[in-house]
Amino acid sequence: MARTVKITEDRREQIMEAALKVFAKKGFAGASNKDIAREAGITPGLIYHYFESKEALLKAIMDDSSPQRIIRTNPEQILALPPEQFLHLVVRQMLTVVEDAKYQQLLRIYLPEVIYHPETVPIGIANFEEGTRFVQGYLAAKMESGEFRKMDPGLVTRLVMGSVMNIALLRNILHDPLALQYSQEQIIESVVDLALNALLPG
Amino acid sequence: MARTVKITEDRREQIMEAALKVFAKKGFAGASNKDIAREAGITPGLIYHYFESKEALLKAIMDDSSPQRIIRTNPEQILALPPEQFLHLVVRQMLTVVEDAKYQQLLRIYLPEVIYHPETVPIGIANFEEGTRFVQGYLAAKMESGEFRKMDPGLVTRLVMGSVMNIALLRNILHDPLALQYSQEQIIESVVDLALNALLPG
Amino acid sequence: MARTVKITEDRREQIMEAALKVFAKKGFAGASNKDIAREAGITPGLIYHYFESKEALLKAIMDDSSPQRIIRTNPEQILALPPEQFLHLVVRQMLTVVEDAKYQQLLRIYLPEVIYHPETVPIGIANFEEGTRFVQGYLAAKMESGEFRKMDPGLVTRLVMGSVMNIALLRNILHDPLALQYSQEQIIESVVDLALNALLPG
Amino acid sequence: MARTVKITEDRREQIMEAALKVFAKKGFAGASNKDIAREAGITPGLIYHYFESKEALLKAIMDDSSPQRIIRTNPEQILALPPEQFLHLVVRQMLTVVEDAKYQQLLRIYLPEVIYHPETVPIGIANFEEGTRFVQGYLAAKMESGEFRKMDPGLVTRLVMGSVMNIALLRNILHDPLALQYSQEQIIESVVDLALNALLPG
DNA sequence: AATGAATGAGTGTTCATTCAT
DNA sequence: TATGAATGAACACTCATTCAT
Repeated sequence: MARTVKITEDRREQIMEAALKVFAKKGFAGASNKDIAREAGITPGLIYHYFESKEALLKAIMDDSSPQRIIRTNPEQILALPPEQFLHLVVRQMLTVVEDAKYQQLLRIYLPEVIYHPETVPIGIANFEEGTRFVQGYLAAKMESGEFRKMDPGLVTRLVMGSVMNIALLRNILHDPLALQYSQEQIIESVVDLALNALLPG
Repeated sequence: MARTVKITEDRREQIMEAALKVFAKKGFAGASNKDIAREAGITPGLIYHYFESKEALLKAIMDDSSPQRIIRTNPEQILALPPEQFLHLVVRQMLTVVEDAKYQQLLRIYLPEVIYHPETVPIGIANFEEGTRFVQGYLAAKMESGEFRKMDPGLVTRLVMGSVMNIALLRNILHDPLALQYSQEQIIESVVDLALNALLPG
Repeated sequence: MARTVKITEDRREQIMEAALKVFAKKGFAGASNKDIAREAGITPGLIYHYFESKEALLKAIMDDSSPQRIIRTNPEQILALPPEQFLHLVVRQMLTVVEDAKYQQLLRIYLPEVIYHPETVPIGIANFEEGTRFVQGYLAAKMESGEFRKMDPGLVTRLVMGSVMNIALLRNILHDPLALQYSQEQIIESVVDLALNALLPG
Repeated sequence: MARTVKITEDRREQIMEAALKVFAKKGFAGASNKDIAREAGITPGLIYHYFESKEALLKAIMDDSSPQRIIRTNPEQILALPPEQFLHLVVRQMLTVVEDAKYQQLLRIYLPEVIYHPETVPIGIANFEEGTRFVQGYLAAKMESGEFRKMDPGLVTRLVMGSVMNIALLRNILHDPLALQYSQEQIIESVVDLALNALLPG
């Protein structure tokens, strides 16, 4: 019994992995069930043994790899770190997640989908709701305490995190060679350096 | 005779405009020639008198609306402006262009295209090659002269402009309500404020 | 222009005729678009140039050959005929229509459709609403005047017409050899004979 | 061992009953093995342990419920009854059988099948071969003896029984509301009344 | 220049049937 | 005996493209 379940689960995951790959390469509409089946080493019909439709397959993939599962929430004690360490940690984590192959695949599927069917897709993946709130909370507290200059914390958070997100897009989606010449470490250093100087008073 | 050419040109442009609209709404794959023809008020067959294929039509649209034609190059004298005015001007111009309806339409077509067929598409639109070089030149000069802290001008430029680009994405593609609550002016102010404090020494 | 319209109309009708034939032979569900196209000498895709869907094609056929168009309504003066002539005329007409090849084809399509999708199909064809009402009116009047025995005219009408309908079913659908051995004339004679004796008083 | 056989028989019948139900509702082509299996509380594969194919299952159902098994043959002594009682009895029995749920289910399967595959299907069910012969014998005898007018007994039998059959069709297949407003008893009364008057001399 | 009828290759999906377990 | 994973052939339908007019 356990074995059967195991096999079944394997097949499902195998199909989802294949679909993730093909969707990321050709897009949801551009990927045919034949493509997915070929990638998974099965027959197109079998997909319907495990998923109700192509759309359901996409949904399953998105649900399965929702941002919560990718982005580990930060433990509370991080909030106690001094600005420089906090920013280092957060920016590094963000860049790492965002440049991870899996996340990139999801983003390639997610972005066109969100463009053409904004209503059907959860916003989650791309705007890091949770992560954004977390950082925003830290910045707000530091502004309150006077350690940071007083500005609109929501906007500042989006601008700082956005610069990281955007350089990741330049590198991984547009393959911009100029953006690719920097190491992750260089990027992190620069972002933190800029952010600190921008936010510290005086 | 001149009239014929004129009409022909009109038809071509008329089809391209219709296609731009439909592609932006449904995506390239999702848009049928029938859709385009209906939007243009013609019959599907006629498209093939002016374009070799649906792909050629897409290509023509992209070539026609390459970034050079959208982004007005900055006159040399801007380079003489002091940092605050320079940044204000450049950020305002960038945000204005990037949030313009026409640019948004192109971006909706361009982004998925670049994701799935990176080789066939000119990078132009999204990374603002020219604009980036322009700003980067200004920052490099100011760093050289000691007015700005010494950092990697290429990376800094991409981070600053990227934060603007990203917030535009949040607003116009993801329709993030939190990002939409700010006015363009607020965003410009914040970006300039952050950039100045980040770059000025001391 | 007239020619184009003519051709278009021809194609539509040609497809409808082919579909009628194939539907009658294999049933709606059993008939594939390929079958219909082959019968019509065209490509399956072309069907969709003229009809929105297979169902729409069926609908068009049914609307086109609705009973009103097959059964000519009886002019008022028939009501003035004496019983024997009236019955002869009505029964002959009914049997003629019902055993007509075209009607049989429609019935073959209609019957299974009505069995499995009773809600979607107009009752028209099979119960002769209009014809039934006509006959029922005549019988009711004769019963009223005392020329016929007083009975429930609705029920009697359905029983008399039903015996004709049923023998047509036996002959044309079940190909019952015993029912097939009689000529239409014999059937008409017997039905009229029976009906007259059944209805006349004394 | 006996138990195994018993169980096997049960399973077979269980599948046949489920199939009967599903076929009657959706038609043979419209019913999938999955539907049947679900109705029977088994898995689709199991059907093939008991039947060679879906068609074989249909055949088995039809053979199993041939009219002989449904219609109880009339004992000889009925033939001795006087006309009125004989007709009452026979018409009541026919209407009862024909409006029975089980018979209706079979008819729903049988009718389309006979329409599209007349060669593969036994005629039995619908024309009541045996019952028809029985009644025909009675009528012939009464005509011979002079109690009934001399007519073609085969044709008369089919017309009388056909009127019953047809009104049952109107009621149960077409759901004709006008035909449904009469009770079985009213129908029987009218049929017998009409038949007697039609057949009795003078 | 313009039409729209026509095609053929392709799509997602269904399902009777097989078979290893 | 029973399962349900797996297949392959079919299905209705779409659409970019061609071409006679």
